[in-house]
Amino acid sequence: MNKLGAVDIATVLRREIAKGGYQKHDRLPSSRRLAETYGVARNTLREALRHLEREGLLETRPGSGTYVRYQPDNSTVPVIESANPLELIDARFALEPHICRLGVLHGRREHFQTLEALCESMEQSVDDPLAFAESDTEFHRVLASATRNNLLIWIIGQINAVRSMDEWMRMRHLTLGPQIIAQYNVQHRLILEAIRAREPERAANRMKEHLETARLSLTRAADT
Amino acid sequence: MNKLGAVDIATVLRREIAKGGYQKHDRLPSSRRLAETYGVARNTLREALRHLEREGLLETRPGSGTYVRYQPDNSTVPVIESANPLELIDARFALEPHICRLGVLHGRREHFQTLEALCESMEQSVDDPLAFAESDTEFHRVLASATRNNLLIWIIGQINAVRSMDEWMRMRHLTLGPQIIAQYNVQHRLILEAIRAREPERAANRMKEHLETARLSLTRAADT
DNA sequence: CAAAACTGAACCAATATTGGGCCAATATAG
DNA sequence: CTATATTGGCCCAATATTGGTTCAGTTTTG
Repeated sequence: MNKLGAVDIATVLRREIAKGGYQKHDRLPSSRRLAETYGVARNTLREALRHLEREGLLETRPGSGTYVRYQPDNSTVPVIESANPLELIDARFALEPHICRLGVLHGRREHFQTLEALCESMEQSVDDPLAFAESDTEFHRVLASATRNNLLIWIIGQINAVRSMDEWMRMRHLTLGPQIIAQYNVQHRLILEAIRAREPERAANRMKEHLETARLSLTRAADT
Repeated sequence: MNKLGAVDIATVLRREIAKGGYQKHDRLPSSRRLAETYGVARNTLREALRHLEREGLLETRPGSGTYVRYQPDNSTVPVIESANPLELIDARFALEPHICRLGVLHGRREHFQTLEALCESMEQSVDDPLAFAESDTEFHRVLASATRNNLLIWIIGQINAVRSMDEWMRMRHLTLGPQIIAQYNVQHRLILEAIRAREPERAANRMKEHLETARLSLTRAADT
């Protein structure tokens, strides 16, 4: 694990405050206690607090404590950033099967060609989780494009932009082994096939299976 | 698997930064640690960092660390404002049936009580399209809350923001006659009933019927 | 084969962190 | 009100960590 420095502590606390873990006028735990909980010397922690104070997030009153002096703006801190992987899978469960149906109805040849190319790209990335993940995201994005519904395209874009940091990243690395990737590839193929055959319900069902697989490997990874 | 070189590492890190895995002012792990995690010599990794520094993505302070000096442009906003009513119905078609299912699974008594109250409110607004529309929007919002999935709640919130746009408002006045409202009320009741009976599929199907009705009255209005 | 790239190790200077002690301001208990 | 505990503020010397640099040996590439 990374050795924590003042800057790191500062960012952790900054995000905690932004997320609402510490709210306005709350008093933070004492510097000594915070130092202990983050496993860091008090001086280091004080350096972190000094950063946040310069940024105007905190106000420190000697002898009393340090207080949160910031109200997270709900419009600039989208909930979307704090979404967890399981919420995300549920959201995709709601959206993507129907996106498949609409893709069958409104998709054009160029969409299907792009999806085909992405399938091939993913099949060549069995041993490269990073490249696979990228193509996978793109696959679902193009699928949304096939609906030609700007609202849905936008929503999927937002969902793909979920970058809920550590948790999600760790999950990804844990879950994307070669055999999982291989399974995903088969499922992507089946979905694309059903769409090209213009069978909306079959495409939707295969998407459901795909997402069920994804959820399973997520929960399995979470048990680790 | 391919041996990784400096350029590859640079690419990986560049994507990681663009994706937001490392955000502005974050400190990267130390060169030694990064070298280890990517399975590469420290010199190679430093070469990669040098590339990214030349590109202006990073700033390195000897003795301290290397820091991200780049904020990905995240301003993909106003598409949602140009959504038309039919796109919107399709999006709701994707989302709301599954929201019903999740509402059955995760909804609590207070959600159902609120929905109950909203039904009553709507039933007393048969002759007041404006009041009805307001409660109707709220009904679907609370339904989303019942999933207790913040991502879905957020998405529905965004969609409701679209519903309040001009074009939609005009449509509303065209479509919302007393007998349509009455029909909606019946359907809302049926949906709520199925959810309370903990029957996810029935609830989802009734929602589909409801949305189908809404789509019909929309297209009829568009023909006028 | 030869050039280029990567490796692994050592060493350096700059900076950060540590752990300790002590102080003054504030809060709390009696 | 007073005694005591807790809080942040500050300083210091020892130590750890970080990026910067060099170089001989190995691997990969063309």
